[in-house]
Amino acid sequence: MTESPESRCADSRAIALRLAALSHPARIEILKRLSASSCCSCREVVDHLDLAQSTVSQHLKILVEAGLVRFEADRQRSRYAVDHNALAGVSALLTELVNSCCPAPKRQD
Amino acid sequence: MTESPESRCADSRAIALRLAALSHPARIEILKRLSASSCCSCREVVDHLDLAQSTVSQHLKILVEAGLVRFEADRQRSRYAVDHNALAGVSALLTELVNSCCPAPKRQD
DNA sequence: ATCGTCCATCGGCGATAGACGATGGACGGT
DNA sequence: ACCGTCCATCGTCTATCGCCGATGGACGAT
Repeated sequence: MTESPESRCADSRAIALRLAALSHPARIEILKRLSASSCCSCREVVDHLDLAQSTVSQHLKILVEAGLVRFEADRQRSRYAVDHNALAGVSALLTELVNSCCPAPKRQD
Repeated sequence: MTESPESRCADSRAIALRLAALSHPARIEILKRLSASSCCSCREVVDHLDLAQSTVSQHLKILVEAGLVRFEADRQRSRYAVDHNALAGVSALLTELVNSCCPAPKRQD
């Protein structure tokens, strides 16, 4: 056990934060769109999403701040791209959580 | 491709809903606690969480409604237990999403 | 019958999320 | 120089979240 009582709390907060970034349909859709064309401008996403430009921009910002999407300013055209590693990392974190919950291979009867 | 345009939207909503249930530190902690002792009363969680009983009860309800925790009323003592399958299912969904985002082994130039 | 415990639910409150339109800056084209 | 496009940010509005205390129902014990 490398987990102290407080670090478990911190862990929970950390994973909760990342999952929160993913817990919105629009953001999931955005991720799919981004990955579909490897790199997207905001406009591209807006066209596809049926949301106002400002709203999409905000969602993108949230994804960037969560570290799931990388942003690169290309002149006036913004370029957003999925950070595959980070995304995989979140998935791994969740898997880890699930495993820590599921196995419990300690007999107790 | 077995995905229609609308079903993709529905997919996003479905996974977002489940992830939302997981995107709160307290609920993560609750899951850990539940799995630690295989089955918990509300009281047990309250003692451990440093939150009001009503608050914990609400979080438990959210987890139950998300299908991640099963509820069984045992007399006056409530019994909550992690639904390992459901939890694994969410993890699988996320993994699937990540994979659908990452690989993209289609050359396009 | 009465009390104590456990718990779900209600009502209220402050904070936050999510949506939008408007604004203004940066840039390309004419 | 003047538009048109793209985009981030701001301000605003509403709905929802997260928390709490209070309430009341169900049950066990005395």
